Amino acid sequence: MRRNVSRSDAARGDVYQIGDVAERVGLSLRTVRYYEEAGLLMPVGRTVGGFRLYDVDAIERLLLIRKMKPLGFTLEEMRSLLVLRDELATPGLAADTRAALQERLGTWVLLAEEKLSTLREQVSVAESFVGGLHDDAERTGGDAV
Amino acid sequence: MRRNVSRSDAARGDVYQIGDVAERVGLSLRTVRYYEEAGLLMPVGRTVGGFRLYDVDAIERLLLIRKMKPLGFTLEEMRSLLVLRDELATPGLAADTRAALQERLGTWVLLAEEKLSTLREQVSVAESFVGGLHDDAERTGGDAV
DNA sequence: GGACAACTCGACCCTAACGTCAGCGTAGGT
DNA sequence: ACCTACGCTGACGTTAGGGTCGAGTTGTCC
Repeated sequence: MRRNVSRSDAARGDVYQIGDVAERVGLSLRTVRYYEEAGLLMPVGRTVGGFRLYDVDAIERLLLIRKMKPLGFTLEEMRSLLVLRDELATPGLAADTRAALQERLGTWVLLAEEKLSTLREQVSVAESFVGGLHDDAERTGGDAV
Repeated sequence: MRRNVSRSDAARGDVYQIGDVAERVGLSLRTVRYYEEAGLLMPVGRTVGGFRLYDVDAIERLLLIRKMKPLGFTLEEMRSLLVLRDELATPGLAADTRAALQERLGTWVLLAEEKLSTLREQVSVAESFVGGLHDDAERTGGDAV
């Protein structure tokens, strides 16, 4: 008699309500709603009473978003990228259209790699800071050199 | 005839005004002022007309702050840490006082290392994302598998 | 067919860490 | 005296959510 599997296991084609989704991807309800407001994802539908309903694709999408976050993309940037991905995923696309989309994707790749390298720089900056902290903490006495 | 070397080279004991400082450390004027508001640093003085004046120590301090930022410390946390550092730097400190301060510094070290490891995790998440993006970009046709 | 707990809704205000703008005063050179 | 670059305060705007509210919705148990 399961109609929507809201609080249990799930097979293909099931829908989840927001709390379920939030828990699965490790975001707050508020955040998921906010992402919707920002145009990052839409629920596949609503219950009669207005509860949001999501499918597995939405969960995938949210996990993808979570992966982008460390790179410091703004929500607006993520929206653009996701839209682009969606466009590329539409079936039956003219070859030149597809090529154009893929070119645009290429610039995103470059941007992402740039951000990745600044992230790596930040790690080394952070490492040097932590190293310095260690030194401060181990300098036992007030006596200089 | 140089009185304060504001727009040129500088030797020991010189003071700088905010634009100079900002440029040297790579922060905006607004940010430097905001850090003051947040209690992270104070100018060593002001001109008669009210211009902030900083010394080399302030510049060092700002550079240190910049190193902390990638670790995701809040300004409040940085303030605490800087205050602690200042206390440790005061000369003629009783041995037990110093020990207590150093213990507190130890917890900061732990916290910083924790943050550093989450930062490293973020790098690997980001790497996997960029990798996936590459794949998306290279999947030439719409034909599956 | 009512009670009930758990869940969700939209709406609102709050926060950190700045960006940006306006209007006006300063510093220092000529 | 005047010019130009520089700085001041104060106020509002932005991003990415967090918290809280009263009110409505679901599924379940009797």
